[in-house]
Amino acid sequence: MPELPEVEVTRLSFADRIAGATIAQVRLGKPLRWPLGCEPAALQGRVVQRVDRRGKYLLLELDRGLLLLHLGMSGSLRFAERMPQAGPHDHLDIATSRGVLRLHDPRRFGAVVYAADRQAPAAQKLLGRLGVEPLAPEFDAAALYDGLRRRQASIKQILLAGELVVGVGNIYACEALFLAGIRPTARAASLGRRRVLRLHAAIRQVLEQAVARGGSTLRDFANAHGEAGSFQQGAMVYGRAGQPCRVCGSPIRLLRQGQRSSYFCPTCQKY
DNA sequence: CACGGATCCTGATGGC
DNA sequence: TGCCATCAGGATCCGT
Repeated sequence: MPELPEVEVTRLSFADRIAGATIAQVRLGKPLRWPLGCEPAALQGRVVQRVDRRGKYLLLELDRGLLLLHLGMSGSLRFAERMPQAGPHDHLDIATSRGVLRLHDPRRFGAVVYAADRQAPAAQKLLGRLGVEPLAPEFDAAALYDGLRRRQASIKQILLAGELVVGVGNIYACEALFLAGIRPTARAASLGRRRVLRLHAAIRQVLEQAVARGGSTLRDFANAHGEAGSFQQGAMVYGRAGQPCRVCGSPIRLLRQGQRSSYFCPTCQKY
């Protein structure tokens, strides 16, 4: 489900509400991708100071330590005043003095991991090799070009890998490549400076627009208050196989790259 | 070392 | 209606 825009929309929807809250109790459901890394009871009494984001990770900064939250493919967070009744896919509840933060994740590819600080091994293992934040000033077109120049894999795979730039998942990789006029199968190293410049701008544009529209709700994404996003309605290629390109009318094509669907316009996007 | 594929898990969907 | 195959927003691990 969640790529950078969905994670950021989620963060914006509850960060202010939970800031300053004291953790009363933490309940875990079925196992998630990785173990928590501490006893849930050890978190009682700690204060959530703020909520940050790094790539697709949400960071609950505590007065001592932090919790790294990942939503995987099917995870979503809700923030409620009172403890709602738990369903079979609710695998984490953080009850606080300001309300309850709940992780709902049917597929359980998500995770919650405790780390003493950002430099601790538990945090570095997850965050240590992440690329730059696409919405931050450090996301630089020249650096992107340098990074892509030596990569033999397809540009789509390199974007998804998150080593050069984070947060771009399957939907937004497809959309950004369309905006940039680049085929998802183009070799990363084959892209010239001018096209990388265009890709750089496209990544920023598509992510910013998606955040502004509340993210994409393909099946069930919603922010922490249950409100759906609307970006998917304006998608240029994602999920539109066989439908006419919104620019030129050519039927949108679908192919498989690394077990994922790539959608593209055969006319607007070049190698 | 860089790449591509298999893999974790559950639910929705479509064909028969 | 049921059964089966396929697919889904992610990211790690493993073999080549």
